[in-house]
Amino acid sequence: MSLKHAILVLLEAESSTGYDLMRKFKEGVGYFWNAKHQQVYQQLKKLNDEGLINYSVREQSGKPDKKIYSISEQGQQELSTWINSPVKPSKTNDALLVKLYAGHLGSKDGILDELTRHQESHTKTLDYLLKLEQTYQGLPPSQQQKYLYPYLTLRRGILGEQAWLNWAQEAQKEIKK
Amino acid sequence: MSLKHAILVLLEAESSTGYDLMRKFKEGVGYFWNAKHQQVYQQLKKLNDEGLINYSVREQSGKPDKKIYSISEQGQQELSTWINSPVKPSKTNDALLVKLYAGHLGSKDGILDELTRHQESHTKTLDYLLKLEQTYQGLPPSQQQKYLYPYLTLRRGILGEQAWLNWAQEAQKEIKK
DNA sequence: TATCTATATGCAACTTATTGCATAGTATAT
DNA sequence: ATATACTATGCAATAAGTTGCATATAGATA
Repeated sequence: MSLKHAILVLLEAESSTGYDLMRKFKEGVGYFWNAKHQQVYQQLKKLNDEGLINYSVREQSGKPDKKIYSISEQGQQELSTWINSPVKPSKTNDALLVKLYAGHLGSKDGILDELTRHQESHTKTLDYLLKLEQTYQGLPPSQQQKYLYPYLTLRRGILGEQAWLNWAQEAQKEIKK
Repeated sequence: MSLKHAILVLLEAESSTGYDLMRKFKEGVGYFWNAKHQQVYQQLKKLNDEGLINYSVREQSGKPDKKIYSISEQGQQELSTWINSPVKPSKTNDALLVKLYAGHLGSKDGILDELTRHQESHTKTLDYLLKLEQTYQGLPPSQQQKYLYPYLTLRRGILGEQAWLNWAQEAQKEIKK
C-alpha cells in the first residue's frame, strides 16, 4: 500500500529517475522499504496517471532516454494527508523462523548452517548501516539537525540488526547444547 | 511463497481446520508469520489439490461443517525438502519508517503521537510473548527440550520487540530535544 | 577477446495478498 | 432487548508483488 508513499517521499527529497529510485530501495532505504525495478516503474506510471508526479525527458544515446520524475502539487498534498493519518504496525513474515519452528524435521547441522548464512547477511547489512551512521556523525550539527528523521530510521535499522545478531548467537548456543 | 510451508509446518504439528490455522496466525505464530483467513482457505484448497494435505469432514449444525486438514505423505516430503534448502533473508517493508523518514513534512506532535500509538501495540505484543515464555519456562525439562525450536522463534520475537521499544524511546527523546 | 556489470526502461504473465460480500447460529456484553 | 463478537467456510474482484523476457551501449574484469 505505501510503495506509493515511499516513492513520493523519495521524490519529495529529490527528483529522480525510476532507476535512481530502484537503487535507493536497494541501497539507501532498503533497511525499511524494498521494491524491485518492475514495481517501481509500474508505480511511477500509475502515479503519473493520477497526477501525483510529473516527468521531463533527458535524451540519451545508446540507452533509453531518462525520465526524471518530480512530485507535483497534488502529490505534495497527498503526502501531507498521508503523513497526518495513522499507519498500521507492519506485520512480519519471516520464512527463516518458520523453518526454525520446524527445526526438529531437519538436521542440527543444516539448521546451524542456515543460521550462519543469515548471520553473514545481517552482519553485512549492519556494517553498511554503521558506515552510514559514521557519515551522519561526521556532518556539521546543522546538517545533523536537517537529517534527524532519516537518521532515526537508520538507528532503527542498526538496533534491529544488532538485536537479530544477538538472538542468532543465543539460538546457536542453545542448539549446540 | 512460504505461506504454503507455514501451513504445512502447522499441520505437521497438529491437524487443524482453516479456522484453527487462522487463529494460530493471529495468536500463536503471528510474531513471525501472518495471513488473513481468505489466504488460508485459498491456500488449503490449493494444497489439497496438489495432494500435500487431506481433510475429513466433521458435521456441525448451524455452522458450516468443519474440514479437518492433515498433512499427507507427499506433504511431509515437500516439507523436508524445503527444510533442507536455504531460504532468503526476509525483506522489511515498514510504513512507519517511511513516515518517520519524511518527518519534516509533519508536526512534531503528530509524529510523537504516531510513535506512541505503535509503542502501545508493540508493548502489548511483547507482554503477550513474555507470557508465552513463562508458560514455556514452567514446563518440565523434557518438554522444554521438545519445544526448543519453537521457543527459539519466540525468543526472536521477544528480542525483536524489545529492540523496537528501546529504539522508540531513543527516537522520542531525540525528537523532543 | 569474452564475459560480466552497470545504465535505463518497459511488456506480459503469473503468483500472492487484500477487500468486500455472503451465510447463519450461538454466546457474551451493554 | 440489542449489539457485538465468535464460530466456520467460501466466492469474486482487485491490488500488490514477482519472474521472465527484451533492448542496447559502455566500461570493467578475467
